[in-house]
Amino acid sequence: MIRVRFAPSPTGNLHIGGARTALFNWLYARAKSGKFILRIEDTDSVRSKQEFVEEILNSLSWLGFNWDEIYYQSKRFDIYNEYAHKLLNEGKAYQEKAIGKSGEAIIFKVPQQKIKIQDLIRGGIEFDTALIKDQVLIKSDGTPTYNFACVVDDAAMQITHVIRGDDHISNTPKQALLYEALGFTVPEFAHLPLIMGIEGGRLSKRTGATAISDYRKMGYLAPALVNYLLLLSWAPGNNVEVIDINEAIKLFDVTQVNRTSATFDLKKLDWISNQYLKNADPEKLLEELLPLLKAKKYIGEDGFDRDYILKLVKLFQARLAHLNDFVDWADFFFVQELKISPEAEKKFLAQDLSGEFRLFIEKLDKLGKFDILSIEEGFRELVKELNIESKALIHPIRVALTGKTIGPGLFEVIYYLGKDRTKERLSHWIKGER
RNA sequence: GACCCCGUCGUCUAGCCUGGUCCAGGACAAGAGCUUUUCAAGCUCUCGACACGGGUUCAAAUCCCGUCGGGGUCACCA
Repeated sequence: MIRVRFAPSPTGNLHIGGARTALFNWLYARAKSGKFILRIEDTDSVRSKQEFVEEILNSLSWLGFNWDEIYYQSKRFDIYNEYAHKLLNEGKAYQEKAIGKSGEAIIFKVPQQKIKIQDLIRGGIEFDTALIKDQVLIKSDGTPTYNFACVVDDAAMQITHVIRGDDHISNTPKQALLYEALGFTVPEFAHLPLIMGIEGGRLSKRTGATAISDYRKMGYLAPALVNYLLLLSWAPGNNVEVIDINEAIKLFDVTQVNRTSATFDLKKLDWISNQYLKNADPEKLLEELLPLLKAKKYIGEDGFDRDYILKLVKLFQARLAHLNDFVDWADFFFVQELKISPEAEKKFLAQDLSGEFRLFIEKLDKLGKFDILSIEEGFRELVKELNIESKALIHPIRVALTGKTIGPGLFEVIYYLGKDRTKERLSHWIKGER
């Protein structure tokens, strides 16, 4: 049985890099019908915070990476001590008192030898352990160091494949030595390339948001984010890019992961996000959107017209890159006081269109039916009578109704805005009626 | 600095293991155009890469060596 683990340290939020590591572990477990284990590495009591544990767990759940088992290293200090003393008794480790520290640390005598690590992604990697100094196993305060706790736990939890970031390659020989010293079998290793920021170097806060919760707040759908992460250092093949997670599970194999580090590209994430949004079930989108609309006070806690909003969602759906885009772009359907962008007003409403607007209102009043098609017919008639280009009137009307120069087709906008609100907003620009 | 990893369009990648079908394919971005209504949707087109040098071979993006470049690690942090 394949057993993999994701082992975050709760000293910060779950970030993009960690999420990608979690994803590949989770995928591999699901692909091989194995177990995905979560291990919270909270041995550093000063830097570890309960709020981060919760944040990490929430983010993983949101992304859909369900775990089969969970462990906390802070509850396993006895086990680490037991093994450290075993090495001490066998003469493979020694105790030492550091200057300025009270207790004694237990330190591993690193054997000098050449050691070869087999990596599922990179092949064999050789190290000369003569270059590695003796490693602290248990610190003077009685807590274990990362490399030691990691080895003891991976063995105890029967981890078969250690899939982790590239930055752990140099930890691997140290850990391999510990496996040997403790008489444990060495697991398989797969080191994932790191995700880089646009300016090179590790992805950091300077290059943009790194916390998964931030992406959630920005209005990305979890499956879209996961899909994008999947494409960083791995490709499903056959030029497929937008892929269902269940399909990915069937195709995924760690050994096919790239060796080259990938740069995080927000533009591509946005494109993927749009692909998911436009194909999403409008009902489900509506459910995600309602809380955002309520937060903006665009609708009340209840008593809103659900079907109406659903139609608006469908109107904008194909254009959205984030859930929030709907809130920003469809605002004119919800507010009383229309906010008109100064640039838009300057561009399309600088000249007096009182006559045109008045005539258009008359057309709307004379319409037999107030539906999208009839509105367009009425408009086309007017334009013909006035002998002007459609766009000479379409753009000013759009700005007067929506406050924006961009948006869905004008006749749909008018239809969903309704006759009364359309007339009211147009009247605002008719001299003598303000 | 030492050690380790990596090097195909600006970015993500296919191809590399099993040399020829690759004057290198796809996607994002960018640019141009179409959609007698915008674009932030759709369609069409364009631009654009095997880091460099040597070697092996009839033949190299693919194999070997070197150089250069990028990254990572060198804690009683994880």
